[in-house]
Amino acid sequence: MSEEQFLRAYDPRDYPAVAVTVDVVALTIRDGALHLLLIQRAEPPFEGCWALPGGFVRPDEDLGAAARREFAEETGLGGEQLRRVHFEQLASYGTPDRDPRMRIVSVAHLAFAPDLPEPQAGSDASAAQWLPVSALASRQLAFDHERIVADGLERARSKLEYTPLATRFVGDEFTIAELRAVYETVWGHPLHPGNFHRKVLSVPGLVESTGQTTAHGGAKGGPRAKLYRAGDARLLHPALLRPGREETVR
Amino acid sequence: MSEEQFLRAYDPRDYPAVAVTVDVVALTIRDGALHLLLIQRAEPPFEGCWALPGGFVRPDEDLGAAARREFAEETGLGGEQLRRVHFEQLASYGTPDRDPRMRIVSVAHLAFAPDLPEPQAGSDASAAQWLPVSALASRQLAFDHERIVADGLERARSKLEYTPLATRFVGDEFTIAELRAVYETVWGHPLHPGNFHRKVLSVPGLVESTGQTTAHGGAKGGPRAKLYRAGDARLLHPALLRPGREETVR
DNA sequence: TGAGTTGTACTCAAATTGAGGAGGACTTCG
DNA sequence: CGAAGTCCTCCTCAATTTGAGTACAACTCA
Repeated sequence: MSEEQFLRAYDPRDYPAVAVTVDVVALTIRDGALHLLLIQRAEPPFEGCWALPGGFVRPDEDLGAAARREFAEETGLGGEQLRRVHFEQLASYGTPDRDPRMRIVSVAHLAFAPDLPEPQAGSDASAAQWLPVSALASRQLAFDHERIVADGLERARSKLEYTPLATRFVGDEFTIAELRAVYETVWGHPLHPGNFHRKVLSVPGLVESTGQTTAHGGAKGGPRAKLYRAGDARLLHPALLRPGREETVR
Repeated sequence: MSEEQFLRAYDPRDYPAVAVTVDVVALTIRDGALHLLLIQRAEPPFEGCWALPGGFVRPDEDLGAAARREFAEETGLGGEQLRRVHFEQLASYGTPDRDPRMRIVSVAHLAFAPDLPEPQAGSDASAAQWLPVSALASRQLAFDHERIVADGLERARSKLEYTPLATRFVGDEFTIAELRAVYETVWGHPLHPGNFHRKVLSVPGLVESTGQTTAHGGAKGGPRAKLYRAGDARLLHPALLRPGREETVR
C-alpha cells in the first residue's frame, strides 16, 4: 500500500474520540496584588462554577492561537490590549475522568498581562473577573483547574528568576521600584531595595535606560525615579534568585 | 436542562475529530556521549523514517502512563529497567498540519535513563536504536520530531542546573567523577574537577555518602573514588549554573 | 619500577550577595 | 511656609560563592 493509498483509506473515526481544549492561567498585578482571571461558566458541566477561560481548539487552529482566542472571547479583552499580553504553553492535563462529558485533554497556557481593564463576560461565560490569588483558597474551581492554577503560579514564580518576564507585568516604561514591586508581589516576599536596584542594572539586557524620569515623585514622597524599558535579554544571567528557598527544596 | 440531562444529550461526535498521541524523547549516556532513542517506523505515514517512540493515547489511560507504555512497547525495555527511567512531561505540539492523516496533538515527554541495553524493535517499529545526538544532524526525522528533540535537549540541559536529574543518568551508586561526566556530556563543556567536587558536596541533598569506595581505581589510573547515592533534594539551591552562557542569552 | 592519571583537598583572588547607611528630591500635613 | 516623612539612588563593608591553580597520594599500565 502506498502512502497515498494509506491516507485515503484512513478513517479518523477509527480512533478513540478525544477532544482537545486550551485553558488559560492569566495573571496580572492590580492594586499591588497578584490577580488571576476567572470566568463563571454559563453552560454545563459545572454551570455557574468559576473556571479558567478556555475552550475547544478549532480544527485548523494552532494551540497558542486557540489560547489567545479563548482569552479574548471570554473576557472582551482584545485588540491593542491583547498585544501586550505574553502567552506561553504551561502543560497538558489529560487524566481520563477530568471532564464528565468525555475524554478531554487540555493544553494549559500561561498569560502575563500588565494591568488591564475589568473583563467583560463573553461567550460561554456569565461573568468574568480578576480575582486576587490570595482569595483563591475560598473559591472552588471547576474541573482540575485548581491544580492547573497551582502549577501556573509556581511556573510564574520560577520564570521571574531566570527570564525578564517581570517586565511583562508593567508598562512599556517603568521604574526599578515598579519592577521590584512585581517581584515582591509574585514571590510574596519583600526585597532589599538597594540590592535589587544594583542587581537589575548589573544583569545584561534586563533593562535599558530611557534617559527620562517620572514626572512626579511617588505617592507618598520621594524623588522622581529614572525610567527604563525592557532590554533585549531572553534569559537572565546570572539569574535573580528567590531568597531563602531552603525549606521548599525537599 | 439539568446537568445530568446535558450529559446524556452530549454527543462527542459533535466535536472535531482530534487524536492525542504521546512522543518520548528518551536520553541516556553511552560511551561518554549523549544518546537519543529512535525507532524506525514500520507503518505509514513516514514509513521507514526514523522517529521518536510514541503512539495514540488509549481511552482510559493517563498521559504519563501512555508515554511509559509506548516507550516499553517499542523498545522492549520493560520491567526492572523501566523502573529506573525518569519520565516527565515536556510540551505539547499541535500545529494543524503536523500529521498528514488528521489533526493530531502530541504530548511530548522527556525520559532520562541510566545506561540501558540495546533496544529491541517492538510494535509499529521495524528497528530501534540509541543514536548519539551528535549524529542527529545527518538524520531526517518524521513529523516535527526534530523540533521536539531540540526542545527536549534544551530542557534536559536546563534541568541539570536546578534539579538533581543528573543522578538519573548514573547507577544507584556513583562517584563524583561519574556525575561530573554526566554534566560535561549533556552540557558539552568540560568542568573544573575540583570546583565541581566542592559544589556537589556543598549543595544540600544532592548526594549522600555511602561510606564505600570503588573496588579499583579508574581505567587509566588514579585512586579509588568514594561512592555516593542520590540525596533527597528535589531542587538544587543554590543551582549548578552552566558556565559562560552570556552568548546564548539574547 | 617508573611514568602517567586522577580523586580529593587545599589556597587565593575575583565576583557576587546581604545588610545597612546617607544624601537629597520629593510628598503630605499642619 | 516649615516640618516630618518617604524613598530613589548611591555608597560601604563583611560574608559567601566562584574560578583558577596547586598539591599529594593512590591507583593504573607498561
